[in-house]
Amino acid sequence: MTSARKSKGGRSRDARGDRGIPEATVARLPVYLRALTSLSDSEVSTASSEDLATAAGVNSAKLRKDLSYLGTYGTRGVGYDVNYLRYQIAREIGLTQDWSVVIVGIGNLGHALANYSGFASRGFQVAALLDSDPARVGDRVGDLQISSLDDLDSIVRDHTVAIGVIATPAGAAQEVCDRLVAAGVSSILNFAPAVLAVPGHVDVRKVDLSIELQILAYHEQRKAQGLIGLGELEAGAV
Amino acid sequence: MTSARKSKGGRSRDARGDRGIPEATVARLPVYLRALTSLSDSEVSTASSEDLATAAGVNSAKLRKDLSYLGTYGTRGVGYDVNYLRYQIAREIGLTQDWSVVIVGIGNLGHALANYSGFASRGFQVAALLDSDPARVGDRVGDLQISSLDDLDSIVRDHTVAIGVIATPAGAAQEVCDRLVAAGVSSILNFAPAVLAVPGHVDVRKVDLSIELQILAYHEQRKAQGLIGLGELEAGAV
DNA sequence: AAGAGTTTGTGAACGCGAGAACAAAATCGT
DNA sequence: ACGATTTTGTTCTCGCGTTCACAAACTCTT
Ligand SMILES: NC(=O)c1ccc[n+]([C@@H]2O[C@H](COP(=O)([O-])OP(=O)(O)OC[C@H]3O[C@@H](n4cnc5c(N)ncnc54)[C@H](O)[C@@H]3O)[C@@H](O)[C@H]2O)c1
Ligand SMILES: NC(=O)c1ccc[n+]([C@@H]2O[C@H](COP(=O)([O-])OP(=O)(O)OC[C@H]3O[C@@H](n4cnc5c(N)ncnc54)[C@H](O)[C@@H]3O)[C@@H](O)[C@H]2O)c1
Repeated sequence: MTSARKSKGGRSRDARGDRGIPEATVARLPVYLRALTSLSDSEVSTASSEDLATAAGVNSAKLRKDLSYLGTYGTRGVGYDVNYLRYQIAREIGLTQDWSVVIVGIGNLGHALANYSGFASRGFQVAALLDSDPARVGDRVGDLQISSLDDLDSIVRDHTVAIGVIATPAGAAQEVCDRLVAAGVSSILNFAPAVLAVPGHVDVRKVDLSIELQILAYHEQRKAQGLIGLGELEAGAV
Repeated sequence: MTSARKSKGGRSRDARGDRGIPEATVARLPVYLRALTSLSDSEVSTASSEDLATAAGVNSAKLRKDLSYLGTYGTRGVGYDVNYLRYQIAREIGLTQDWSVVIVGIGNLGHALANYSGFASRGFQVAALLDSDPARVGDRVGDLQISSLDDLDSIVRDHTVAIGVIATPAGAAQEVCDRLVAAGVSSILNFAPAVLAVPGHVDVRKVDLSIELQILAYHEQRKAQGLIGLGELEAGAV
């Protein structure tokens, strides 16, 4: 079907000239990548969209459509070559290169992040740990030493850091964010419960534990109310 | 408009019989709550949708629509009473009651979570810390002692725990999840990079650091490619 | 070589959420 | 009392994302 329309001379990249992958798809690609890595570790060389979808916890039609944005890497009647697809997704996400990140705010959470091995294994190098507390500067965490926030500019320059992680208290988050942006960081992962204002070219993602808990609480409450409602209904109807 | 259609005899709750609030709205209510708390702390008693929207980092039309799902708590020409609205949102989310949570897997991340004060301040009580490692059981963390996983059933029963947090390695996540569900937990917050299978009545939310980083990396890569593309274009055209 | 069986890639239908726009309702000033 | 002003609550439209369904493309068997 597509092969008929696909212009011979064109690049392998299909009709989508803007190269833009839907945001919802981008958010799932890492999940697929993880599923593929797991399959690869189990010596599975080929997998159908159904297999992959199960491993990733999604619907197979959605998975196929998601993959179709990257290109046509499957074989009809067969499935996907696990390692080939894995490489293609990794390339698309940008994991064929290493990324340097800095973590700002080395308290409870910052320590956990600094000690987390899952970073490096996925191509993210922690270039530096930063804190404003003079009492903390110089402490070793893992095999890094905590630096002063004043060294931010030179660290970002020397390591070409594009990604910053904020793990400071909420009150300091905006100021830290501003300094990161001024230093040249253009992607920020924010753990502080604060709304950050940034220039248009900077991406911010937030991870907010208490929001997650509150969402769960809302649904719990609804479940409980449902039970009460059911009870009343039974009592009234029966 | 609606007032004409709104049946006089009906409850204050508008036409939406199912009481269901859109998921996207539910996810924003905690953000509004935080903004309102912050305003309240600054002794602001009334705020317009525009003020609130700015504080919450959203569009004011969206905020008004979100609030309209809860009821009509604003006053036209005036705005919203900060404390009143705050209470209404808290009630809707289910924060007028306290929730007990257990944390399973007290390693790097588990320690950070256990020491986090932001839980209690928002109505979430940590009922217990659990770990399978005998060497860790009995250790104090904050003002709790780490319990054995074997005590899960009795802890959940005694504290009516509805929410469980998983901070174990990915390999143990599904097993821990199963035990939580078997013990009666019906909401799970999962930090392990694993897809969890649960019965239909159980809610799962995941927090996945490396997925967030990968999404940022994708956009970083696109920004960089855009610059290269621009450079080529300039070089060719000029 | 041809037919049966599998599985992909995608067109089409649908539902949800975002945002613009505006009428209704309140306050304020005269 | 009444018009001007402010701000909410809601309607309408549009775009995105999900899902279904199926033709096309591939393999395997006979
Ligand atoms: N600990 C958790 O499990 C957890 C969970 C969810 C969210 N959070 C959020 O993450 C953030 C950090 O939490 P935490 O428990 O690690 O707090 P913490 O108080 O233990 O650590 C904060 C660290 O930030 C440093 N800091 C303060 N101001 C700074 C500044 N201007 N520049 C650089 N560093 C600065 C402090 O010196 C300290 O080391 C908070 O916003 C918290 O709400 C934490
Ligand atoms: N540390 C981080 O910053 C970070 C960030 C993102 C995600 N994560 C994820 O969070 C999880 C925990 O990370 P961590 O760094 O704290 O790991 P960790 O190894 O420091 O801690 C894991 C803890 O879980 C316990 N455990 C293992 N199996 C268990 C079981 N079956 N039942 C109960 N407890 C069990 C271990 O005894 C240990 O105490 C991992 O899945 C990790 O990928 C961690």
